[in-house]
Amino acid sequence: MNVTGHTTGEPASRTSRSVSIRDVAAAAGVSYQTVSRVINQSPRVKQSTRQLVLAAIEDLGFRPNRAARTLAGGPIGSVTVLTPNTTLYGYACTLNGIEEAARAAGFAVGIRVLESDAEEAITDAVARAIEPGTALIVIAHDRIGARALAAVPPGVPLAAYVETPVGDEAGGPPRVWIDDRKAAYDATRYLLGLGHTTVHYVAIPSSTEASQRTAGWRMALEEAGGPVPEPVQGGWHPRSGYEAGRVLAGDPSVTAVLCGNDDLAVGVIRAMHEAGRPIPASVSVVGFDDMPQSEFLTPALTTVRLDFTQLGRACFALVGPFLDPRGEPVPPAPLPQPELIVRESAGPAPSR
Amino acid sequence: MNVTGHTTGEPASRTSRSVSIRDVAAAAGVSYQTVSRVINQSPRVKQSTRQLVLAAIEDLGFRPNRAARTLAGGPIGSVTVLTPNTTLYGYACTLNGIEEAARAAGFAVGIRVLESDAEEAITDAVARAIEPGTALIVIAHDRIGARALAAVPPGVPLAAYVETPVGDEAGGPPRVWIDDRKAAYDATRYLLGLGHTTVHYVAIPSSTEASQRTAGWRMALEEAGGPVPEPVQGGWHPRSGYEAGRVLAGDPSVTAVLCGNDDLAVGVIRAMHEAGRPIPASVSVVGFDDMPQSEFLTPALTTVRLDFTQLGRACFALVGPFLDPRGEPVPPAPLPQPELIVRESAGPAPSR
DNA sequence: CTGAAAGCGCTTACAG
DNA sequence: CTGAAAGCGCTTACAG
Repeated sequence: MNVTGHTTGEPASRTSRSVSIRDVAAAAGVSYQTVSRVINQSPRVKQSTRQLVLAAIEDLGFRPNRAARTLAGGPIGSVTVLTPNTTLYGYACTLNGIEEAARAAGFAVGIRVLESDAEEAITDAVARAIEPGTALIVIAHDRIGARALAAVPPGVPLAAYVETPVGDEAGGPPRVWIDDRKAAYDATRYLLGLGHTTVHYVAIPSSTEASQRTAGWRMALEEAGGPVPEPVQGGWHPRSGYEAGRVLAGDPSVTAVLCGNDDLAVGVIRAMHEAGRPIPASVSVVGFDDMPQSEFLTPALTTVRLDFTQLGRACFALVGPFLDPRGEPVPPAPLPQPELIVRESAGPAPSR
Repeated sequence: MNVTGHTTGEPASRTSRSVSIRDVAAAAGVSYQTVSRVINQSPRVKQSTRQLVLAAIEDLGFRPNRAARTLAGGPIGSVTVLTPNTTLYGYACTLNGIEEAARAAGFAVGIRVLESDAEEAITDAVARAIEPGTALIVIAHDRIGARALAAVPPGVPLAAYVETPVGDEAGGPPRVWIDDRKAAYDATRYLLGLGHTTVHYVAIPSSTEASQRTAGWRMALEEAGGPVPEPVQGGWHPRSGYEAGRVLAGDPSVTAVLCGNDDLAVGVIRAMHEAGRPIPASVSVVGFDDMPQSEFLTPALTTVRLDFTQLGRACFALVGPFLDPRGEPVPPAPLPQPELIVRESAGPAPSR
């Protein structure tokens, strides 16, 4: 009952033929090549004839045909985003930032989700994402994204959002990252500073064995000379945080838990609650992301704010050099710095 | 420090010329028209020559050029999604469902966010979203989306996700909706059944003055003969729920609050908590959506589950008739039914 | 500064 | 069942 059908019986109908540069040329009394020059911001057009053409474009409601432009070898006019996910907070915001920047620069954005981690599915997704006239942005912060990034052949206009690289920062495609290591280091130090003997870590999936968030957490622990517990590998969702939390809750020596994202923290907190361990009196929990909900939870979540929208904008800026030099210039975007937001879910270590 | 630059100095480089149907034709020893027939599933090709061509395609790694296909008047090969948002849970899931279904059917998906509600911005967004060879899907569940939908000229291959229509369900573009009215009605009845004298409503933005969720809530209230308080107009985010909650918390007659989404419910619950009104002992709160976090909150959120991913798939299925009849058939997708998930945030009305 | 040419990679008719 | 033609709407050279 909640769907209405088509009113016409014509399948696969096409919009009526739209106005072309020839129509514009005729209206303006010039050749169509001149129209092409005008829409491509060529400087080699007399000011007065430019006005004539512009007026005709306006009158006729002309819009250049993207397919024709691409086919004729025009400049890149779109970006497609290859991502393992569109609904998780960080991915959704990154996509949003890319779309916003792309739209501002006059570019279309395509999206393709990397659903499976089968090798063939990944190479197929990459192959389909590569099209003449479009640049590629890969969200490669986890394993599947990283594998897709690795599968992009050379020569493709490309940028990526990656995990903090370990060493070899030069070479490869242009990319941005958040300083995961420092963020985790800072959050861990904060908890240690609250008097906790050690900090447990529930990790989100990583693109590498040696995740840089894990590295930052470990570094802080080692510096402080505290014990370094085995990190718990979690997924992305609250449920896996909950499962990790149930295990952790049973261990009385656990008094502080750092979580790879806020969703995990929500799950850990729930598990602690069910186990009768009050937050933060018995256990302190810190997340990553600062989702819109986090500040309104009870207890309000102490978390590391990560500005993914800004990161998305920065990512788009990276493909700027590949794009039409005559379009809207793409300003380099400043990269966001992670910021610890102190709220209610972490407190002093319980006295023994 | 967290960005690496380009390694080559060549701006706007293009991928090296890829293999065309002529290359395939040469390799297979046929004319390029025959190759065209093969890739378009034409039945008028001898089985043996089809095999020849297919083998050549495989060998050469041929992929048809989308721009050329579109320009030559081939079938629709992509959908672009026009949406007011990509990061809110419902929108993100709907987009995800569309992308998933589109990918399965072999279609590219584009996305364009309706950022501003200025008339010009909307018509401009619509105009840019309409391109030869692409169908349009408009997420029109709120005012800005509905205005964009209204601005789509006739003749464009189009489908939409809309609010439950009031009466005139026939005519117009094909569209899907969730039964908002019944869902709100059911949730309100549930609260009433718990002994609450009335139920307050904090609404999400709607595409119409007379939102059907509001109508369902009102209908349940009127049926029960209880008082019908003025609905509170909220936004999408927890903060506006929090603000509404602060006002509601001050009114002792408020014992049950229905919220237009889970984010709003999170904000209301926080406000109640701060005002010293325990949930659900003093106030019951019910949300809409059932986000992944909701079941792990404390109290776990009682909410109406809305399957937006399925809705997205159903929405894509609606553009099926416009698409290439020779591609993967797009099966009609069943529409999700809202389902009340009873958890901890609603309980019996407090005794007076 | 402006016009006429050639061609991008395909797809539909149209012939055989 | 298969081939040769014309053209989709643009863009880059090339001429003037």
